[in-house]
Amino acid sequence: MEYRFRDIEKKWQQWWNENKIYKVSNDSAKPKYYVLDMFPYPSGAGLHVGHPLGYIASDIYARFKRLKGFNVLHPMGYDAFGLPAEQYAIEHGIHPAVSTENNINNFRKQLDNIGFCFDWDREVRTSEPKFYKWTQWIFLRLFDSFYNRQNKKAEPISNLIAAFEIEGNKNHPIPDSKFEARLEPSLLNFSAKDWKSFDGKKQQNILMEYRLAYCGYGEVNWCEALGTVLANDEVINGVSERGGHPVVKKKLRQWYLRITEYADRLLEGLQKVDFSESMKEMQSNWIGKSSGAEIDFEIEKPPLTPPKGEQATPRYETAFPSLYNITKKLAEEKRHDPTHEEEIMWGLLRANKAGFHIRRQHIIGSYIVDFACLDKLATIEIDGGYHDDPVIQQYDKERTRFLKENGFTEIRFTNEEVRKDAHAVIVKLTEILSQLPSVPRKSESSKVSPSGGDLEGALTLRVYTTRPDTIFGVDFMVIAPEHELVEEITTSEQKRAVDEYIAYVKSRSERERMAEKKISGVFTGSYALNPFDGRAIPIWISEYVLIGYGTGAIMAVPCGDQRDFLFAKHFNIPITNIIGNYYNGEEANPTKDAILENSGFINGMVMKDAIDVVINKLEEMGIGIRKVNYKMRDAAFSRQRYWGEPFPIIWKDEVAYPLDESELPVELPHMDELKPGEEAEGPLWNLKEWKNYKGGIREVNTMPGYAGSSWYFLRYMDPDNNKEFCSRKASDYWGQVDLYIGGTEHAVGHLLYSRMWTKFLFDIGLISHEEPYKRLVNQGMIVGSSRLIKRIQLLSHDENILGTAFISMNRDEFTDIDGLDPAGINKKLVNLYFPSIEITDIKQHSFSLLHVDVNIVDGNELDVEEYKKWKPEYIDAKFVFEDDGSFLCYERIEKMSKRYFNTVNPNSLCEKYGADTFRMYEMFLGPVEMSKPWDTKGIEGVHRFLKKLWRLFFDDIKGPIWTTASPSPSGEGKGEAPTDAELKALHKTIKKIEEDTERFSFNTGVSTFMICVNELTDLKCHKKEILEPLLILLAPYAPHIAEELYAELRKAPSPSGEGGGEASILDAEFPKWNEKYLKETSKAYPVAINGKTRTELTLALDATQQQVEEIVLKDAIVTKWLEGKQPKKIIYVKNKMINVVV
RNA sequence: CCGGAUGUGGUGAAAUUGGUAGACACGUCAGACUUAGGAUCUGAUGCCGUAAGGUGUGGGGGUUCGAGUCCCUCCAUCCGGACCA
Repeated sequence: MEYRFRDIEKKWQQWWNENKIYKVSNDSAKPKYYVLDMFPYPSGAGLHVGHPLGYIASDIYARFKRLKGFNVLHPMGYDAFGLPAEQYAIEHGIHPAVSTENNINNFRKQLDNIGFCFDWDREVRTSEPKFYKWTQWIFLRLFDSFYNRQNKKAEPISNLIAAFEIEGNKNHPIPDSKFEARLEPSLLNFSAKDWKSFDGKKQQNILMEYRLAYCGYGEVNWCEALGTVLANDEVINGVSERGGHPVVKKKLRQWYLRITEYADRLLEGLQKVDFSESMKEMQSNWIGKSSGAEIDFEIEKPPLTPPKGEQATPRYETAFPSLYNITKKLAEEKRHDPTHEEEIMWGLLRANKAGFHIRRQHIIGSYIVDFACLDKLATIEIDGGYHDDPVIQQYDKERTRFLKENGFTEIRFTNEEVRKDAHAVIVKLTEILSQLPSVPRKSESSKVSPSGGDLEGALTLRVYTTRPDTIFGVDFMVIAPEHELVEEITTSEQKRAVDEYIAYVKSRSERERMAEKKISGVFTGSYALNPFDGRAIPIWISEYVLIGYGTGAIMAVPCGDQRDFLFAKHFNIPITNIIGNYYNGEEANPTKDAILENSGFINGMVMKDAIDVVINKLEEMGIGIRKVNYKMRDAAFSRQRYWGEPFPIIWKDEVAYPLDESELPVELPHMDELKPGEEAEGPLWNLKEWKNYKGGIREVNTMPGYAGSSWYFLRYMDPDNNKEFCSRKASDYWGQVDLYIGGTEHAVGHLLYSRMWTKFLFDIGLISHEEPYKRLVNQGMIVGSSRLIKRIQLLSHDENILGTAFISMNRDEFTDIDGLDPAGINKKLVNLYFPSIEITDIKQHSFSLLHVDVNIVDGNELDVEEYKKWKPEYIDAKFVFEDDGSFLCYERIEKMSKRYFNTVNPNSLCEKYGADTFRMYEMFLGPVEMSKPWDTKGIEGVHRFLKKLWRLFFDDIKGPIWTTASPSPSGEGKGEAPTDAELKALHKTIKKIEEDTERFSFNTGVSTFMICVNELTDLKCHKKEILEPLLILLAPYAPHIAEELYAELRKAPSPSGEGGGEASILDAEFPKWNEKYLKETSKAYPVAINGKTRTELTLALDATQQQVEEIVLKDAIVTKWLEGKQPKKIIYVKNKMINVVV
């Protein structure tokens, strides 16, 4: 009786299905275990051998856990919304719903072939209304929530409104998202009174700035070819991930997820999960947290002294230049000798502690005010007792008049007030200031100038740096070409050069900018002032500074940053060395360990330590703040597409209103033609009758592919619930995904989004865990091994093809340059294979390498007849064979893809060798995490193993040959009890399989089975008592054959009455290994002389050092190698080895 | 350029704590059974060498009685991020 895998596999798959053997209950006394695969996008191409790798690993693990007594959830579903189906629809006229359904059916068939233990009753499809109803529902929760930075969690937006009504937004400043729809400046800070005075639309616009799902205008990645917006992770090097189409920046109204609010928690959460280092690394790189400082440099325009002048440059801003030197001195004196009250106030005001940027002893015109808030054009005076003096009174009057004329509001407090309750003074001050209109410092600062116009504007340049310690090494500033200050700070002399440069930058596409990185830039003519030594620092414009990161401006430290260094060298900007010997003049050194030189008050400090010192100083001076920056941006959440979840939103008067929960799901209406709407809106825009709804207009864009996948793992827990997305009872029972398996390609997309959604659902109290996945395993990619053949075409002078030849790999004489005549023609080839063609008719040879279908190649040998069938156009082509008559192909490792004809379909392998062979072979290839090229050849070995296993039970002729100590089915009477050798073979296998499976080492697991079967075959062991436990071990790896043989063993009722074939091996108990069968009494020790193994000695395990030494020294081979010398030392490691040192 | 991973026979790979390198397979070679073999079985198989022996885990150096494993350094390949200040 032979191993008829096709019948067996079909039979058991059917039986498992009919008996619902994989159905999982949410109610069990067993401990739970949740094994999850990343669900597939059902593409039209179907599965190739690379896809099931992860599924097989998880299937083995799930079955293993089940045998170990866990209640295992192992579901599967489809990520069924997405772009490709829609592209396909546009190109082929097949509706996405139809092609998706077809693809799913095809996937399902392929998956079923492999014999997975999925509980299909829990299947989810993200494109089904009963699923996406809850995607929309969670979206509404996101829309209805804000991130409370005070307690670092999401809360209902109603809490925020309540806070606004009491205190305005002073405790909840607007998140500085890069995509915020710009509010009028007066709405950025508001009091309770303001809030109440705003009309409904204004209030809604403000709330939109806080919502976790929000709509705003922003630069987006627009892909013209796909007609949609893409998320950052869907754009790679300036082209779309899917299809490789160019992507440009475009301003559009978009929905976003405010994932930036979760940046810190997403980062911290990585420490609590078991992901690979590289995965964590990728995620934290994507989040890109850096900490440093934002520093305001005052800008001088035009420069009063040469940039590298010896003298410190005077600084002025709102001061009269003519009187600056005098007033500055006075102001500095006063700054160093403040009154007690001033000191108290400054302690409370500095570093933006009151929410406003305040300067002290600030010069306005020729006056020195105690404090000034330039953003609000306000001065603050703390009055002492000497105002009775008429001269001072007069001075005060003039001063008040001057300030008033120049638009300043004077705010006065008395010393007493400050002494009594300084905090109350601050509260009052804050209230007054917040009611004053904000004056954007940068663009409108010229208003500050007194009417005479002598006074320069208080321009400041705000830069972000992670290295404030290098502030004395700043030799120039660089701002992005798009920086808002460009126009203002460009001097008339530099205007032309700057305009030209900006035009040049604009002419360059994103791709060009990335592809060729040459150093370019232009000087603005203006200088910034180093706040510590007053040195003038030239301000340059260059495209190497990006507007989107930090403040779009940097302080350049050429001795410490390589890009700055190259820039300085290129434009001959002198370089200041602040790191002594660490800088060699050849390249920058970004060290933090150097001792600072040429660095004013931080001279002699180690750089690392100076960072904090400088930040503190900057904060004290009110010109800088500690700042954390993230690379991560909010995630674009709308797509101008049809095949996705509709938003449950309607627009009225440009305000977005959520639909009521009772209206969910908002079903995706059927459309036959998927044309984009006007203004790059999605196709739904064209559906007038659907679009107009309840006096408003529906949002016509749809959600992106990652919406459904951000929470699908929760739906599996409670897939049929039509009242909740997942009941609390179910999510509490199943909790985190214990093991998540999938590819690395989702490292920064899906994994971050789903982690955010989980944290959000946790925040609002709907689930009780904060991280979705406890452990993540990334399966490696299986890459294809392509076969290529070399083609030569003979072209005539008018470019016609005269003949085609294919040259086998080793027939270089027909392809080498050597074989060509001066005209470039291989005469030998023509003479031998194309005798009817005249050499003079040939203009040239055209060489190319063509992919051939790997399925018609055996190893490297092409089946030429099959090839001609496949490509009938080559029916008359000549084939130049090897000497032995074979035709050999070239080999190339590349991604498995239909276009390279290197895909191998699991179906055909299952058909040829069976699912069990296929499963075990995929595992046998190597570690799951590793990428490897597919090679079908080795599958024979695994197949042979299963046949060999089969032969332990059945003889081809005799039939069943297994025996048992109880009566066997063939009635041959009692078999023998297992021997020690057999028990040892079994128990060491149990031990190893348990360990290997637990640590995901399935490749060594498979080889362990092979060793065991080889040993049992050598021992001629056919005993049920040995074979039955072995089958249980094997069941996770090769479930069909294990189930079949297990049933065979149980066919004959045993005396104990436990027979009958109804119990599945899936519910057997995983065997336990017993130490006593593994015990050895002796061991063959390798004996090394000076570390080189020379012989082997079998010694008792309990031998002592002394006994060993005696035996070893007596040994003939050892004596020979000692050559009469005395051993210095004999090292004896029990159960390992012996080493004799001479 | 930065970060991560990986480098072991003709091939896929093993070696879990520093202790006989190459388990288990593929392939190849030889043999058995056979009309035949692309079925099955047996044996051999890192490299050099007839052999004794030498040599060998990307290269070089180090620690150790002993290194694929630990340390330093260089090189190569793959993956990810790339002007992130």
